[in-house]
Amino acid sequence: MVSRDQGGEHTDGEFPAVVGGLRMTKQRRAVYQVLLDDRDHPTANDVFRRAQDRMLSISLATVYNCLEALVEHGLVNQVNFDREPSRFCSNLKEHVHFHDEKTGVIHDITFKPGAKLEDLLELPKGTEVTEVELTIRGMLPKQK
Amino acid sequence: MVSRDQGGEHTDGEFPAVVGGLRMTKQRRAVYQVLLDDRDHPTANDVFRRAQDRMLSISLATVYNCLEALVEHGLVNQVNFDREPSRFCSNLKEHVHFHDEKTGVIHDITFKPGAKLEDLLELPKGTEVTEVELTIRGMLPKQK
DNA sequence: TGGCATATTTAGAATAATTCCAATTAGGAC
DNA sequence: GTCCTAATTGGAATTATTCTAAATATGCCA
Repeated sequence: MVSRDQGGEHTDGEFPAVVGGLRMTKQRRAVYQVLLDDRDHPTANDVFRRAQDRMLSISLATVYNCLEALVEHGLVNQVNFDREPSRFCSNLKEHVHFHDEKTGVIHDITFKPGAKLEDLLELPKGTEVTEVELTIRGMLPKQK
Repeated sequence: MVSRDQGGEHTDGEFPAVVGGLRMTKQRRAVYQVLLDDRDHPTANDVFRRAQDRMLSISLATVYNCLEALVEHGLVNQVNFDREPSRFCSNLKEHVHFHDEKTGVIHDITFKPGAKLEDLLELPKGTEVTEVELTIRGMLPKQK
């Protein structure tokens, strides 16, 4: 195995050594930065390829590890569409996903202020909602 | 390969020969009946095991084929939770899924009459919605 | 600063749901 | 019955993801 350095000093400019309780290694930084730079909901493999531009030596396994760590610490969301590979996004504001069937692009859509999803549903009263996942498929209006 | 019969006559009681535009072979009938009997959102493998009770010779590949055909013809819905195996349900009424984190049971929840999801979201006007998929995780109230 | 315990990274193997394939079998029309 | 096409089948292939064991890096404390 080739000897590679893993960052040495903690803060090399961009991030503090710890973000959201997660120690920021060089690899985690690279993965996180990829997700902050382009918010187009890349797959783990997409992230891997992009992270390699920053860090030639990073491995796919590490990308998976880093993504898992980032998700667990709430810095990143993991999004699943049907049986497709998971996608990741760093948009932490509450939002739902709109899958444009024409372009394949995934847009983040926010709730209108004050909107409460629970009001629309026949949930037994007293139900505790911990997580909501909403995906919409369709087509955006023609031109723009 | 052992010779097995595939149903011979068309209507053997339960279903017409064609349902929703889909020719009902013995295997498709068995798979469909499994989903009509127990609406607990079984996986393909669950369906396979249950279908075997009706038809010893059915294969897993066929169960996948049948499920695909049933889904394509709109007789059955395919439901995906995160990265878990797909689940299938024959409840065609519009509903969302509530995943009880304590019991693992998946409940079908309907919208309140007149509820319009689009009203809650910041969708560009003119957006055409073709499909909505909503999953909620949480806990139902205590006793009950 | 050096040494140690622990956490992280890594390459590659393993896993699991699903799809594909090529061959057999069944169903319907004539 | 015969022929044509559709459906079924077992097993191999695929693919995203997880696991494993070894190498490496980091933080801490003397």
